[in-house]
Amino acid sequence: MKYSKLFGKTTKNLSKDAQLASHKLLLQAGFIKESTAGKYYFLPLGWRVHEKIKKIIKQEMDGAGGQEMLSPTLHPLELWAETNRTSTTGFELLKVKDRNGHEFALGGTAEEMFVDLVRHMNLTHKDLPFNIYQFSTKFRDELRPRGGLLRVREFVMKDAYSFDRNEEEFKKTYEAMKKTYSRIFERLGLQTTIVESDNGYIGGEYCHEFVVESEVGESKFFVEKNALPREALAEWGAHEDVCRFSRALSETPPPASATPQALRAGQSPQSLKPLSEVDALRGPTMKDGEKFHKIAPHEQLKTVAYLNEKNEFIFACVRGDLQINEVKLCHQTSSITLRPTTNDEIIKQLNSFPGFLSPISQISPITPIRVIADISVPQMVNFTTGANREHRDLINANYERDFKAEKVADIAMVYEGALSENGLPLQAKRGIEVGNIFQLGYHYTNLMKGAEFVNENGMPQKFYMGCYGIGLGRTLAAIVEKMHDDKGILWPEVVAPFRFHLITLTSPTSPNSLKILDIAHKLEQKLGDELLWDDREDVSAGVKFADADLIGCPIRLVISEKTNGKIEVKKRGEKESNLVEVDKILQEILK
RNA sequence: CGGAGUGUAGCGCAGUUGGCAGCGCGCCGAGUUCGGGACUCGGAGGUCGAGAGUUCAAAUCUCUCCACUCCGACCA
Repeated sequence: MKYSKLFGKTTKNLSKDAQLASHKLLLQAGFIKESTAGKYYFLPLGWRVHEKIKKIIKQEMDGAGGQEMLSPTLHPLELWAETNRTSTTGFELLKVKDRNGHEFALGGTAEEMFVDLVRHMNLTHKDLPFNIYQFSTKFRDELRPRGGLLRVREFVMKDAYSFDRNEEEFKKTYEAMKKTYSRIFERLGLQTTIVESDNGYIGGEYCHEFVVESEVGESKFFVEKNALPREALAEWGAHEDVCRFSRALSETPPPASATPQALRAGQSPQSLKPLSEVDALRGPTMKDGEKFHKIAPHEQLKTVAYLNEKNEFIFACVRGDLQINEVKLCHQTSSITLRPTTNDEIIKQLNSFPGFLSPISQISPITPIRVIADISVPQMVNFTTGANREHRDLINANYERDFKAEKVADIAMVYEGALSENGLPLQAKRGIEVGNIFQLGYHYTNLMKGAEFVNENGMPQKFYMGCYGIGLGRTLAAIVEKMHDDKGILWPEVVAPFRFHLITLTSPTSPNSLKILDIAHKLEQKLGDELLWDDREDVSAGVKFADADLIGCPIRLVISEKTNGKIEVKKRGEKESNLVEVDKILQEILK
């Protein structure tokens, strides 16, 4: 490919909107061009990389027994209604109507489509297990696209769907996909952490994200400091919204005999003091309570009232030094959305008072309240809480004796330095989520009628499912984010737009000009599709070198008056170059 | 969707008592240069985001709409 003919050139003029390295470099080097917010053209250079990434994913997916296919982009809305995902918050479906007024969703993910396909294929146990996948454009009506290719409204995703006979069989599939993903990212030159994560609107019981650690990433996750690797192929981590952690008081622990745990373990009834109500002329915050009662944060109970989409009131209780994780709370209460109640609702509907909420005294019997207690709560002894009246508190409250929750569960927010369940300190990290694998189980096959195969006994049996996604554009951006320097991109060989970047330096008036061009043509012939030849005659050498660094092909070749019939070879990212005979290069390369 | 902000040439911007549409970079042409983003001369390029209003006169004042950016909640 001659650079002079290449559609999409490098530019010195960069929009100030591009902040991230990957965004800047991809725009500047002519890989992508923005259309409107969150929608990008892939220019020839960018598309070459995109397709090379695709090729690697395909090779690995096929190697793991996957079969590529393609589903329609317009999904009949009835299918999404079948799984109740037309109303789910999370992402807004983009909808279109055809001339008959029939509504379709522009696919943002394709579980329903694949289940619908499979249930109409009349399958038996002999056909299972199988894994089918596609590369297709996905639409997400993101409220706020950002970061160049990192978060867009339209992108190509590889999405795979596995169908197994049962859970045991699925577990093997899941592990195989986990390994396949690790291998894919490894081949792409990306080191990933496998992070236990929240499944959001997808459904299912567990899932893992593949995260490339990066400051600019939007995924927040936790890892154990100094942990031994749990996976052969990658580090282990947990997303903030699913990360479990010990509730032991880590900072300046009191003597063992006096810790709440020790007291609870002893269960000596004497240690539990009688509950009593006291005046509390204090403000509404936890801090106010600490000051007024002269107690530590962890000696208070924090109660936050929420309202879910079914208009159920939920009291979330945690130890005073902890925060509530609303995603965890959603899961524990089977809510789709939660919002904190307003002061007005607390007073009028809950018959309580802001800042003095409590799960203990019986409030208005008209309003049923679901109380969820964090696992930290039963460990607390003789704690202080509000009394559901202004300026009244309860002291020496104890779980079980004074109140019981509908459920004791993990609903607290993990924090940097908290101890993992293995007793190791947790460290917060950020990363770019490039891939995701989900256990779906019977989630979709329960919701969609007839998602069954005929088992060995001739009886219908539901499919056990999983799904697996990789965002290609985001992966591409992650590569650039990890592999660049101040001059430009450093593409790994396997995904570089071209393996070789040839620069010819000569002027038409030079006596050696023809000879130089002759060598260049020879290289062009042999290297064919993997050579980008900067053949421009009207720009200075400096411009060509700068552009070569910016575009970032792994191997730079220079032929000039100075190379004297040979070729200068330099690897991107290295300083030293070698003069090599033309034939020797061709031999080595063609090997 | 909540909060903040911006729309003038491809990009970055200037443009106030309302009175000829500007600068820098980039782009095109000619010439001089020619191994790390050269120089000279010449040139092209605008529905001033859109619509309506006020006015003799609107990039500038008023209203409505649209687009985009940043901060928050969500995802590959």
